[in-house]
Amino acid sequence: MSSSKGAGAGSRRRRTRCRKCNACQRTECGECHFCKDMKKFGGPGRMKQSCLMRQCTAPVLPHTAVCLLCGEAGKEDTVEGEEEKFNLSLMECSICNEIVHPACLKMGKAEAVINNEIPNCWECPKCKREGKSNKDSSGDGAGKRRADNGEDGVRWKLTDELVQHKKKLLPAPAPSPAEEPPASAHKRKKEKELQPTDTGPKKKLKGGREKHLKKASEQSSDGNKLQPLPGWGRVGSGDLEVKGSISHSAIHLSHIGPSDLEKTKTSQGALEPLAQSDKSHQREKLERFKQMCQMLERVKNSSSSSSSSDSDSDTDSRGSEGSGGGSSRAASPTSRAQRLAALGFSASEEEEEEEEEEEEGRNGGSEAARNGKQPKGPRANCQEKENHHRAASRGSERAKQQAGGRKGGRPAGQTGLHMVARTQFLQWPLVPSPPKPLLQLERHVVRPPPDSPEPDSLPLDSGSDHVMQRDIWLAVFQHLSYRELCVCMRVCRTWSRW
DNA sequence: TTAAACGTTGGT
DNA sequence: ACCAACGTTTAA
Repeated sequence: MSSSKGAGAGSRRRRTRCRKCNACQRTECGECHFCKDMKKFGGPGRMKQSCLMRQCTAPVLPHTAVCLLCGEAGKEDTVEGEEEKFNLSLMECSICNEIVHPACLKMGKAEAVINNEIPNCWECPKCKREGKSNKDSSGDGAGKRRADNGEDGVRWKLTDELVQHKKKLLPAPAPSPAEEPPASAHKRKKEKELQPTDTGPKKKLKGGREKHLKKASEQSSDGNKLQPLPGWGRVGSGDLEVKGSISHSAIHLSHIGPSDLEKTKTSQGALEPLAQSDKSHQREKLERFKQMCQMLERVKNSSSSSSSSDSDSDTDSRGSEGSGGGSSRAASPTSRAQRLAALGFSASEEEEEEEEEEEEGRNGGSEAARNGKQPKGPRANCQEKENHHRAASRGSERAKQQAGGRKGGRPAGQTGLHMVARTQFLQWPLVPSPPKPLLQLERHVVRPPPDSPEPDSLPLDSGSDHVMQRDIWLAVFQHLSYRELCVCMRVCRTWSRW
């Protein structure tokens, strides 16, 4: 905190343990580097770091934190409703570090990105507006909070508070469209940032160097504001919705788990060799076919139903990537997103290319499909989460454990193709609400039809005839909902064409 | 780049 | 006041 660092730095408040996550409730292992350093474990106590097993997964703002604008603390407890809570809670901008009540920001049309991994953390509308992006986005680099970390053996498990989502700020709460002074008049000084004493050389042992030489690394990066950080979502203003920068218009409401980050890392999207996916492809198709069959069943039973509600019915599930705790993933992502949408926020996600990844969002069943392009098993990656946070020290520890560490991985992903802005669902407000219709239409890629004759006119491998011919299928399709049709389209090219 | 060190903050 | 530990700086 050398005071300089942009405004934010000055009064930057550090975060503290949430005390609720698994990590926080755990006891020191007594074996990790940091534990060994502790005096209680016979160490010198110089590192002053928390046990690796106890690194909080959702550090919170200290109770002393207050809104920069109104000077008051978070008041989310005083109201009901997600929106209210949001507006009255304190949000810390990861860019400028300002902590404010969203409601205190008078920005008519605000655009902000809410970090779902860290409570009360976002990229404030102001920064977004000014085009700022995360300083550390590129390297998680130095400094900045951490958000999780190796939970003991099970590092990276997304626990309780981690599953959140980002939302989109719609017509902001504040009436006045006129934002506030760009550069922001607010200075945050109130705090003690001007303590004379602090700057002095204080090192006890080493040569007392001043610490005024900031790291330049910070705040340089950006450039492309496309991908802030993994785990972040974009928020657009009401009418604008998704930020234009996103190269892909495909917006899914799917929940992207921790594993997806890994995916970003490895998958070079289209470049991926198809080879290995051969088999999985088959399986994939099978799955789809099954889905299709189920749907047909349903259609028969109730030709009218619109299916929107059953989207997650197909629990084929095994919520595989679910965290061990199980507490993490709760309601269907879709509905959450919908809720947010209702509030004026929206969840969005940018996908990498992919033609066949449409309605995945809704369930685990799609996992199979995903696997096709994902080299690692779903669980294998369960652990990633983002770590843009954390200071170098801890980060390193982890990095080590994660073979290769994401440090190398992430940048690659970012440059190569836009990374998946992970969209997790906001858990913050936590107020359940009824599901609503999908926000966005899904996109489907329709490939050009082959020249070959109608498949149904050809004999089956078995030599027998088709049970249903094209027209019959078409008749069936007519009773399907859009969603269901999408699934059908993925069953095989022929159906898709039909 | 990673690990260690440490000032300082935050909770008790 | 004390202790834990966050975030940053510095050394290796």
